[in-house]
Amino acid sequence: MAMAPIDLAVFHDNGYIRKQCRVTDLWFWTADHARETCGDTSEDEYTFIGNPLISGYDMRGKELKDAMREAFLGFFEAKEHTRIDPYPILARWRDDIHLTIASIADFQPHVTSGMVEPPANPLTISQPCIRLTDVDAVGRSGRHLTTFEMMAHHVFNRPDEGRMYYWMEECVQYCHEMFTQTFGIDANEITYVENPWCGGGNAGPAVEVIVGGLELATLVFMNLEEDENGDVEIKGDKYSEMPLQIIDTGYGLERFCWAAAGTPTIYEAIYPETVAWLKELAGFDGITKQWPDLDLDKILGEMSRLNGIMNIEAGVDGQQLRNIFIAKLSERGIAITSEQFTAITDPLARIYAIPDHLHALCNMLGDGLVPSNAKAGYLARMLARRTLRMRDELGIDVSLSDLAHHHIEVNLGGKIMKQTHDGIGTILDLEEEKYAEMLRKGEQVIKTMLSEVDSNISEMADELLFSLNDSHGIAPEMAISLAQKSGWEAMTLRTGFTAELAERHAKMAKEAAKEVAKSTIVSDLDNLPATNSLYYDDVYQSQFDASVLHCTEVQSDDLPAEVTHGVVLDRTCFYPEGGGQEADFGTLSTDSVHCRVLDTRKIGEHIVHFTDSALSNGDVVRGSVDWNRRKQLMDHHTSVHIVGGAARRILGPHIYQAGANKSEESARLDITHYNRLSRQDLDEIEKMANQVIVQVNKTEKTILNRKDADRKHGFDLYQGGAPKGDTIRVLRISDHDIQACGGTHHDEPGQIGSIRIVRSTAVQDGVERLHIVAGQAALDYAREQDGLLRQTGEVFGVNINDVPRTAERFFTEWKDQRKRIEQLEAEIVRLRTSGGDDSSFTKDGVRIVIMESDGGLKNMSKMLKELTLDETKPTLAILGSRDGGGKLMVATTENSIASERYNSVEILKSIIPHISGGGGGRPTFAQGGGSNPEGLQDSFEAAKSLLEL
RNA sequence: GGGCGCUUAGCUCAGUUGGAAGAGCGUCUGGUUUGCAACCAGAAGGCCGGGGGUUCAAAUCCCCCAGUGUCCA
Repeated sequence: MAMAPIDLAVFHDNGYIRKQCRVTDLWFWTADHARETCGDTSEDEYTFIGNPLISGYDMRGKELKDAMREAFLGFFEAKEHTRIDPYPILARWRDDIHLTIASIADFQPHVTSGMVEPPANPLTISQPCIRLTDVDAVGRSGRHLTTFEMMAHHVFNRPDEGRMYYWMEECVQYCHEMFTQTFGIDANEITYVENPWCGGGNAGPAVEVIVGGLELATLVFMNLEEDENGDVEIKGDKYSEMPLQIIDTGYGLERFCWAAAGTPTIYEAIYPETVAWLKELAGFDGITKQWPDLDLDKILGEMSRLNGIMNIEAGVDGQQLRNIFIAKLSERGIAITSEQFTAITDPLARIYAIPDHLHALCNMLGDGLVPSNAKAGYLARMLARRTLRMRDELGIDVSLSDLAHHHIEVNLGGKIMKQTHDGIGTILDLEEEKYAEMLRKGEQVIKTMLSEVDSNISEMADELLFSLNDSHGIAPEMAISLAQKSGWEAMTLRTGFTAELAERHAKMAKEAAKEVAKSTIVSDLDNLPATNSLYYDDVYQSQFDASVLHCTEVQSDDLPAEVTHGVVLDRTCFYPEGGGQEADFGTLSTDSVHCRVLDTRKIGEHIVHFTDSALSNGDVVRGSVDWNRRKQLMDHHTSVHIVGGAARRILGPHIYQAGANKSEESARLDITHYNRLSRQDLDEIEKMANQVIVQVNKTEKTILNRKDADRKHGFDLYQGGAPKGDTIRVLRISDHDIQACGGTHHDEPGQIGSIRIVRSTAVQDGVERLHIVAGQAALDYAREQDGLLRQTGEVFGVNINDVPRTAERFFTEWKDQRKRIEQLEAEIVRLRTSGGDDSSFTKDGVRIVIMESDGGLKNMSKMLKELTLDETKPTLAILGSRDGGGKLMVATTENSIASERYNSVEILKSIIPHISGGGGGRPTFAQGGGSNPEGLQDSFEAAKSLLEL
């Protein structure tokens, strides 16, 4: 069965009829009975440019967005929807995406799966979103944005529980009423296109709402889930109806603004002040004044219209695209040359893209993101670098942080965000420094790489361009322009190269996207009841009695070697590995069997104890947790929370946990920060952490459902990663740190004793790792350090206080002496080579020296240098040493009769067999080694007879 | 998470098929010169990131580790 037609009373009541689009074959509803296309086709041009479809909104920019948003949310509030505050732009409640890409993303995966109740129902929201897939089109197309607000009304229906709020009929009714009455849009301009939606295992009927050729909204009715036995088929996959039926709508706020403003591009509707400012800074008027006859608004309007109907494939060659546009503009009576077109559209595309990129960047940093070279941080860096590149191409001399401050003031109304405005400035200043450094290095690399290449060459080798882009961050266009600046003036970018680069990246990404399935160590647990975890009731309990529910043989490479069995009990005090905290060890005993627990893990709802011997189902066992280990793990875990809170207090609101590990020996906490940490930073954090131990008497542990936890504490709660269930355990250490955490923690922080931050290391750019020891481990660490120092002191024979000074003295003396030895060695070489001893012969004006020496090749080459460097004394020198397996070196004075007459390599090759070796080199300098030092004298004799001495 | 690159003098970096560790800047000394990156002569300054391997021979080739950069998801 395919999807049924969407046939609603609201259509009929408003005079709409159902037709099939001549171009796309999609079915659509229209009030204009003569219409043959659905509105969103290559034949439907924008009708609102210069002719707004929404009236009564004369303002522009932020004011326009605010008014539009308020009108939307107000409308749905009047229709009994609850207004919800927008979620952060960083999707920290999810582990599958970095950024919030749609309003429904706020409620995925747990609300949409039915596990967690929505914050309100029905609800309305305007959610800022970032999508970077079309980042290249931003500024060029007239309509693309990386950052936008998705206005929405969402409904989560549970027909199986008798909770049905509304469905298609009411949804479309609301939409139509708002469009025609609140915004006064002519019904003839609106088409409702039936276009089923599917994605991520769900599907449902959907309606696209097209106004004036622009898709203003999508209404999705998600009521199907993938099911191989399902009776509905969409695009080849089978689906069946699911218990939760969701209305997911999306109305593009910026598009509403554009339709109300009727400006040539969307950017002038939402960022007019910035566009004007950048035009002024870039001297854009100077460009257009050259051609007073060109009507800029008309050109841009036509460009947007053309972009709206042309489906431009990614990677189309720039020149080709330009020619298409020029031809099309000419058809429309606009005469423009290629030169004019480029001179106008290139800078404009940058002027338009900059405020868009700044908007995304400010929102991301404002949410506490730290730029990095991986994950979400990389996305921020990419936007920052794109912005900087475009700024430089425009020749604008304003720092990135000043651009951001302008943006925050003008387009965000000075909005207070999680990160301070100064913090954003600091981060962006650092980014700009890194960008400048990258450019400087890139220029150097290009010069080196091209140094052997003719300066008249017109194309750079593909491999060079790939390497510059992928390894050094220099985009192809930039590489060419740097090369031109460095003297390769004829250099141009091969047409189609950018497309090939993109293709190559896509291919690499595809290959990398292979997932390794994790095998389960223990299966067949489904029929057992969930294990009762006693460690949550009382973290200090270490002894317990329990019944064995299941015992099975196990074998796995990632378990300790002695493990033979996996045991499931009805209840346990053993904490399973999780949240970065390592598992408890201990024993399980009956009267007859005593087994060691060597690892504990949670598999589904069950806690599995991995033991070194078997137990029988039904056995009653006495469990005992290795308390020293557990206490140490708790010390470390609670310390990690305390240190995290202290770091946030001292370093700033962008400090977020990027990972953590708590073992018996030490703990690691990875935090997001834009700079390397100094020892002074660590000392301050350590000091505050130790104050918290003393000052906070009790930690608070509460269990909340997801909905309440989100509302009460926000998403900073999920430092340890996106939680999976509906129930959230919240650990609160006064106001110092509040986190969702399933680990075991002290009731009283004072039990930890003391915390020491050993050192910090860099995990990746933007992430700093703190190495922490606490409690007994802190004492052990101190003792160990003390021991090392004492040992060092004993070696020097001094008091430990004098160790640094003494070590320094020893080191300088050692260096001085090494230097002195070298000098003396050189002196010996001079003495040995200067004398007229019996190893020296003269033949036909060439001095021939055959001599045994001490030491290795290094010493010998020094002697050779002494012997053969003097051009007034042409010399052939043959040196041998018993070092190693025997060494031989042959050299002649360069540019002399010695080097004309004798070939060092040939001499070496003929005499080296006596020491059973091989070698080679240049005609004036050869060296080799062997394995028979006893043959050295034979080599010398062979040389003498070869040279007829 | 994956790919690629880099690590050599205090700094910025060269170093070709494995065969004698280099340049520029900076430092020091002497000379010349009373000037805004001055000139001349000379000197000092190197575990060529660490560890293993191949080889007669490794800055150079291979493997592991660390640090650092970059692109993509």
